[in-house]
Amino acid sequence: MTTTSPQGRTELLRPDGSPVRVLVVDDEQSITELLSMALRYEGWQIRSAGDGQGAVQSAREFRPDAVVLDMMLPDMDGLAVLGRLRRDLPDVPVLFLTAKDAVEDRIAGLTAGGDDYVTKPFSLEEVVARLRGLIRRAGAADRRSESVLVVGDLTLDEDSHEVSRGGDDIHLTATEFELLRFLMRNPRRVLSKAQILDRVWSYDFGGQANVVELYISYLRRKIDAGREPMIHTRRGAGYLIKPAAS
Amino acid sequence: MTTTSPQGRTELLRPDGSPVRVLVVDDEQSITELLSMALRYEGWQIRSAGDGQGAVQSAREFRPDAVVLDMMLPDMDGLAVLGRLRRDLPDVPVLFLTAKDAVEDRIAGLTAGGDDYVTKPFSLEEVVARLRGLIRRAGAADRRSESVLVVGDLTLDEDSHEVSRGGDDIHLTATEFELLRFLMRNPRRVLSKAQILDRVWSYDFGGQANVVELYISYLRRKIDAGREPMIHTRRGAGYLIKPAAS
DNA sequence: TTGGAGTCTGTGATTTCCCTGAGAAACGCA
DNA sequence: TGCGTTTCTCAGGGAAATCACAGACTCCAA
Repeated sequence: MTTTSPQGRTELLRPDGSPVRVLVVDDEQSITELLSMALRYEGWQIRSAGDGQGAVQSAREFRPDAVVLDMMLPDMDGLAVLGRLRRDLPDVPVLFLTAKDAVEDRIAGLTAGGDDYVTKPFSLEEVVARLRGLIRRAGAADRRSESVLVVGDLTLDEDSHEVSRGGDDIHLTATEFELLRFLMRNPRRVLSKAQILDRVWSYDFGGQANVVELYISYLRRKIDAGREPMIHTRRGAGYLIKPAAS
Repeated sequence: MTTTSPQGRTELLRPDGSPVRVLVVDDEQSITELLSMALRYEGWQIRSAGDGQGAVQSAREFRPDAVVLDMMLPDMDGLAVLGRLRRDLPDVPVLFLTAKDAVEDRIAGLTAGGDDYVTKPFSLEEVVARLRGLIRRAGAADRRSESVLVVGDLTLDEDSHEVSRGGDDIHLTATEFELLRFLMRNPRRVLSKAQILDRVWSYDFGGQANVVELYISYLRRKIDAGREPMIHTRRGAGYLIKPAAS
């Protein structure tokens, strides 16, 4: 099921209308806090654990609809945690967090069952998007929930990564795509450059804040070029996207 | 019966509309877990057993539509298990798992009755495809439902392994065929290299991720050569297949 | 009208990612 | 056993994407 909040954001809900529950497992507290905040912002109910023991325990009580699981935990191997989780909750989808430089064969098999993974350092938008995908496909949320975002005559398909405006296909790079997705998931709402940087770029990004300006300018060239603009600047505040007509 | 899920994937169902039931029997827990995950993702109901005793027991209660049976079990010979299974469920199709170097003729005799086998280490796509075939032919699923995948003017016959585009027959190697099947079972959907590796290559493959790139390049030569391309790269995300027209 | 803060965008360096040729090793079949 | 086929590794080339930098531009207030 989906509902639309007063701010115009679309939320995933469980079939009975209650909020989606997600368990976050990582031993670095800064990571669990970062994730908890971002996922609560999605309207989800979050519980977190710092080790394998706690994860298994929490899963049993909390019965989450999805789990975010770091593969490097102090007390147990990630796969062992997975096995224990699956004993209690056979169908729960899992989003694995792995280190970028981890040996590739440790990653093997993680997507086999419909699970998914992201590498550290990740961007919050990426984690949220993949979690939404997992929850959608696992059927914890109503099956009807679409993978297509629409604002005015602009559409973005999260499965095929296709974007089009007024019927014309638009090719976007990975970063442009993530930025546009963030804007379109928050239509008619001003997003500050800091917010955008926090959500779309990975958490260890150390560069200049004006990459946001740069990528907004790229997007405008591709999306607004020669048309009624949809991306607007609120000087001193940030950017927002809205249908061209209004 | 088949239904098409919102993601566009086609699911097998039983004549009464309930999910297909599969019993998985293997003494290695990592194998039963891997298979359970992958088969659940097909929308099937899974039960697993770790030895012959448990298998017979589970089959009696669970009444599966198909069984995946490792030939090397700790307590009983594979043939003995098969005999006992057949006493309770005379018509249930069985997919045997055998070691690579197993005596081939013993297996060959078994498959005469409409059963099938795969050798370890297997790829998940192969197991799923063969199970689908068994279930389809056994009539547990409603129809002689399609064994032909179609995307645009490209067709792939899962029974005969014939592939053609626009009427021209195309010869593919085994790996190319599996890769194309996976793509065509998920049309218009970006599949990451990790996902492809996990499904199409066998679970113990420890090689470089760029075999995927390599085989995509082989497929392009055979399928897209001199035509409107159907296989597309989404840089930094993966690959997808879609009809040439759109 | 002017100055400054904030924003936009052209240029190019760097990095990342993807493609493909060549050849080694493994396989399958006669 | 020997030969053709298939699978896979390795490495080079090239294209695309990312980002820093800097100068141009815009808006607003004094």
